[in-house]
Amino acid sequence: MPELPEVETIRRGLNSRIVGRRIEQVYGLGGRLVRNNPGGIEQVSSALAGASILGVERRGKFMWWVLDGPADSFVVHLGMSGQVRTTTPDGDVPRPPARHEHLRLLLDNGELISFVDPRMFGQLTVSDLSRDASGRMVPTAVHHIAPDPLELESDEQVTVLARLLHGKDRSVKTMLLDQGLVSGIGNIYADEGLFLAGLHGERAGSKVPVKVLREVLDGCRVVMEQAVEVGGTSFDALYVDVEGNPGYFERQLHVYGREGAACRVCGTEIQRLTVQGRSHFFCPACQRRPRNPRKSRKQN
DNA sequence: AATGGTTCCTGGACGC
DNA sequence: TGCGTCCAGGAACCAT
Repeated sequence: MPELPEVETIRRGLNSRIVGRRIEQVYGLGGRLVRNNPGGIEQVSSALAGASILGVERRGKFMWWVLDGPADSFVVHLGMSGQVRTTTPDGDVPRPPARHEHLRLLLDNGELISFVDPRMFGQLTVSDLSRDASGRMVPTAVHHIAPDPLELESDEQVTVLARLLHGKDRSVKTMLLDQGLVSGIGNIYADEGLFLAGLHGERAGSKVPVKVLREVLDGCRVVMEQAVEVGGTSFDALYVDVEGNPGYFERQLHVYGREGAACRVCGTEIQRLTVQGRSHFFCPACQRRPRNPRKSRKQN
């Protein structure tokens, strides 16, 4: 499932291959993934055809291509099963669409870029760029997404965010997954970051000292940086990079997906429960569960 | 206004 | 072996 490290891996893979290239042909293969563009796939196709690619950027799980063309940017979100694949065509005749292939671009060097997404949670959007609250030029369609942990460059910025989380009564896990508060963190890295900080995800933000919330945010950043080093986490076959290779972070996970296995730190059995409709994996010894979770969600 | 719940979608895991 | 059922996930949307 692509979270920040997986999207960053794909962004890097694309960056070295497509920047400076021009989009020659657009094959809109149904275009069911187009969002927020009333004109649908036709709007996307006409914005991309002939455009030059100036850069590939990312915030959280959103990636966008900066364009010199009718639109400023092409925004890509991979949902939970999206893939961006690059291939060189075998000949002049375009291959038939692959299963679950939704869009295909032909670049001026003959390379093909395909957008594949079996579960259809991905998003494709063309958008203009504008300055957001942080001063960065970001697609307008991405303005509602908060900066991610890798964008927080100073301790001061981390503290400001930790104070924001401390001011709310929601569970910390829920807030880590709220892309409007901090972006890029999905279920895997939220659980891993909480483990590193020794905090149980059911704790309410208001009950957790700002110092500990900072440790959680730092934990998420550290674990995501480590994951980027090895190309992300391929929990199942759904995530691969632009060349089709999996990531290798799964073997370093401490809690996610390890229910019943021994904690790598203390040996206690990892447990799982449901928080806000999502699995939360934790070590009951390293992350003490609050006596009175804000809401008991396992009843009924 | 803030926040919890529901929905979208389909491959894969699981049970009989 | 083959069928049906359930679940996972991110983010938009709805309900309260």
